[in-house]
Amino acid sequence: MHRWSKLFIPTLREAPADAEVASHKYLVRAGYIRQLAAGIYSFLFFGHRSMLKIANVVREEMDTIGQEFFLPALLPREPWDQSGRWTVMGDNMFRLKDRKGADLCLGMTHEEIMTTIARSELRSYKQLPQIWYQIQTKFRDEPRPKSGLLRVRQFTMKDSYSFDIDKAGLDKSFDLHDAVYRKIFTRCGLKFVAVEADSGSMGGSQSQEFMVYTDAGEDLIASCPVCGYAANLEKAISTLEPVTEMEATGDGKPELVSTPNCAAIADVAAFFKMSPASDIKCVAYMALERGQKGEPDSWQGVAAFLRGDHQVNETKLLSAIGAAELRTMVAEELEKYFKGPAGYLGPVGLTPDAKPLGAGLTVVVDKALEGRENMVCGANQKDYHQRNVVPGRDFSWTLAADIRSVNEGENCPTSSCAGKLVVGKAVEIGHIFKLGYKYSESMGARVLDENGKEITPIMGSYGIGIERILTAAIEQSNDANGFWLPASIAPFTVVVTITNMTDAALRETGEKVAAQLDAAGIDVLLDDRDERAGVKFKDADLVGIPFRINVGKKAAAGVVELVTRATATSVDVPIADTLALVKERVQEDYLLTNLADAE
RNA sequence: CGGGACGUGGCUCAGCCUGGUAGAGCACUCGCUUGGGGUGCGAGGGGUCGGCAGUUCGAAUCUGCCCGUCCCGACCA
Repeated sequence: MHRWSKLFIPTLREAPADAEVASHKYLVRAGYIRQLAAGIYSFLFFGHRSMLKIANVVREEMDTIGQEFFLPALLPREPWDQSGRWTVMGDNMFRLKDRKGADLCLGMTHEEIMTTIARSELRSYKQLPQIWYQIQTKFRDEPRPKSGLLRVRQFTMKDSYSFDIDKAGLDKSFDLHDAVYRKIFTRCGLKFVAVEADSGSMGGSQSQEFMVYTDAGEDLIASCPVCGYAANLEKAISTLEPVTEMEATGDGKPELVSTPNCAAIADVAAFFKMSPASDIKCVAYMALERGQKGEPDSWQGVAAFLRGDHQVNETKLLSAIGAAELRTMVAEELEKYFKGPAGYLGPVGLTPDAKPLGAGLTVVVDKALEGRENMVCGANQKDYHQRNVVPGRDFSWTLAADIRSVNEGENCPTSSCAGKLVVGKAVEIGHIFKLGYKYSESMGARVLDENGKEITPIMGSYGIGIERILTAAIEQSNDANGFWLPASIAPFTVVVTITNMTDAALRETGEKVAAQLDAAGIDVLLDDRDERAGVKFKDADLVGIPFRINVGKKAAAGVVELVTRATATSVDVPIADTLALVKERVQEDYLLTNLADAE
């Protein structure tokens, strides 16, 4: 049994000046973590205990579908060269050299390593499917670590990898993970949602993120309160209201109009007395194309055209053209590609490349421009616009794609659903996706199928951020005094607070109550510090323990108090009944989180 | 990487503008006191003022460079 008086639990009255979000402040104040450097934290007793509990929940559930491995964090360069990611990972990868000068890196993810094992060990379809996972430290040299444990450079991740014979097998592995993840997050007491996601630089097809709504989050997700549609803004779509087209003027052909000082869309709309929805706006980028097989990287011009009232979603644009990075064009580049200045860029007269990222200009139009008529756009000439512009008739493009971000209030994309989308901030706690053949193919993993033919296993990759479960749990359950965790992941389930250590009878009762809980397997912490009651109460409220038993004045009458942190409610309970009641409450706590999360 | 802020005992901060003894609260140690929501009183210990260089008789304070941390943006399985 743990005694507070013997432990190192450095609680703080004040939050460090660096802390911004609630979870960061409370993790430090409650003595869970201490910062060592930007994005690098030490876990103290409470923090580590909570992390172990989370990892154990994850492990218990993962063991129902897969096998746990333990892989190196210090990795040689070769597998990364084989997958091509030694260069793709760029500055996000921590790199070092050994004494012989050989390149090494710290593992930021383990597709390559798992695939290396699969390649050298798996020979037959009879050995598939396999699901291998690890719960280990990952390293990423984040350009901007922030928000305490939310975005860090060293963190703990459960990641698993599936190897299947075919797509149907992959679907099954994916679904198994989906189901297990829901159990894990539910057991951790999180109110999560599963959303469609962009698969990013990992490649692959289907991709789903598990998110917890919180303002501390860095992702935006769009969801429909009516039908339950939910997607990361990088992926979300919507159904647009029909637009009332403007009447054509003159002969209906594009007409040059002098529009002095109308560089902003609002000015153009006012000038033509039209809605910004009838304007075509241009966002001009330079896109980075990664060189294949040793070729150098190159920057190519890209023009994105959208409705005037829409915004570019750069993630969508990147995946539409297959580029690695985007930056906006500078004035000289605008002159080179458009012969016109910012504010007056337009699609008419451009010669789009046949394929994305060619030597000329890649022209991408947003889907919302297709089928439109009589629009207004820049004339690639200062102080001039054109009207009567019809996409497809008056200009062409390299490709049309969905490259815009949906807005709150737009119609849900689900047919027959009348809901309006809402957009909220969230933190990503898990991500599952179908990798496909990217790693097994490039790294040469092959097995023989039942006909003796060589086939390439299809892979899936599935991650859970252990620290993020802790942060998300704190973000969703805190008040002015501290936070509370569900018993499943709290460092202790119950703290027994002896309110006055000078009273020998109270000490004895407290010891007895705690010992009784301890013997029954309840994770109990006995607060036997020689402190005033107020100090102990404040600490207990701060540190995330879901239940507290006060051993105080009523103890002489054989009664203690059971306080539930989440609700700040207290009940008197005969000492003999405490164990049974605590068990009951823990069970309720579990059921409560279960019910709350039925998604 | 672009923009901004900050760096003074363990923590939160004042002092800097206008150069001359390094301060407060919390925390810590000792004594007394108190004992159901961070008890009160007294006495103590603890800081090369992020680093380096410069200006000056003299730098926490002025100047330059560097380092670190945080915030916004970019970036991000």
